Amino acid sequence: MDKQEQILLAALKLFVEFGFHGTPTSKIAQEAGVSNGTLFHYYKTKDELVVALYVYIKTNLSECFNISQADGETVRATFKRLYLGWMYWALENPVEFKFTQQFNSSPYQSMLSNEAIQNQTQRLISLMQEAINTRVLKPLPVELLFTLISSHLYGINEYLLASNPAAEKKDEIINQSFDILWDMIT
Amino acid sequence: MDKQEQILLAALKLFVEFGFHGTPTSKIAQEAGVSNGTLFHYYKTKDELVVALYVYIKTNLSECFNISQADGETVRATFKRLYLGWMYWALENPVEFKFTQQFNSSPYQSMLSNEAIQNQTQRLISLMQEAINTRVLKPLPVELLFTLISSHLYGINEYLLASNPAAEKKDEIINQSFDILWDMIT
DNA sequence: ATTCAGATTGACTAATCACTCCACAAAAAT
DNA sequence: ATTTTTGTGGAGTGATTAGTCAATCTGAAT
Repeated sequence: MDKQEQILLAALKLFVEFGFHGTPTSKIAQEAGVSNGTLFHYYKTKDELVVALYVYIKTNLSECFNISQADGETVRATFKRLYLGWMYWALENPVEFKFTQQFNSSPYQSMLSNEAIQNQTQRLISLMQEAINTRVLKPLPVELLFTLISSHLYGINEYLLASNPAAEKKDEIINQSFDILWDMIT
Repeated sequence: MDKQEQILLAALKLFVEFGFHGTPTSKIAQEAGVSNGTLFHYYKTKDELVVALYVYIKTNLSECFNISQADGETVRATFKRLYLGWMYWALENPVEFKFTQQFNSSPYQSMLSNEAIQNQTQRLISLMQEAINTRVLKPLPVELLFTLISSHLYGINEYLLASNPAAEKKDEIINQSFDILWDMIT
């Protein structure tokens, strides 16, 4: 019974349902089954809690797949593995994914200065840069490529969550959308 | 000196900087140069103000360009016109654009039941459906196409705001990104 | 057994919040 | 000229909030 984690999970649930502003710390403590004081024992401020939750979720996500090219793996296979890994994580964890979106387009975004998370993005970027150098990917600015890929993924995810097709149909759309993406960037 | 508009503009500025939760109505009134009472005279609740601001901005946006195929205009030209119109609006009105993003991924989203705005989306959708029927666009579900296009646009916009290239370079990237998009969907 | 550091509680507080109310001013309608 | 409606201000209110604090509990080390 890790109270710290219970608090994060309670906060996640309430933030996504009612927004940051709409969920008082007292409700978070209540939902987590701990006292007000305990919450502030672990997180000095509400802001700190919000940022900690973001880091927690992003860390979970990063443990789902390994950002590097495995031996004998083609560039396309690496990209597909990462794309699918991220996509299925987002589909299986819609609340977490929604939270990251809310966070990213909020003023809290600028309060984030977490080395580990920025490092992770950096590894994706250099993987892409390498693929540009070996002329596998189009010679576009690497950040532009990164943006194209992630916004593509966000879009498909949103569509799948909204239309909620059968599992097979879903897999088909995801594979199809990766092909479209790959055509776009190579 | 339209106080109603002053309130909306003040709210826009503060919401984007501090978030919905981080800006009290008293600060909005202060920034707008009106009294607390005046604010609540025009908007019964804070929620109502937030939604009114969204409708206000979306209405302004929709006045920037006309969602329909002009006489003698190719489908590609129509789509490019709309894409560029939206993109340049977003680049020239970053605060407004940021606000719409914040709003769309917030719980306020569900409080929106504005006919005019939903109608507008519907017109875009049917424009796309027609292009699918005439086999100009790929035979994908129309909502998927819509999502692909708008997330593409969001992504490029984010990239341009972050990297802030020279005006010519910017135009080049936008044109290039439309070509990429067009290849992707046809 | 005693000590001690961290965990946990919940009542408490000072500040802040959304929103009200009423007095009055300006304008519009009669 | 008089009434009515609408706009405006700003002090005021009760509820709510983030965050504090002193008291107790727990469990491990000595």
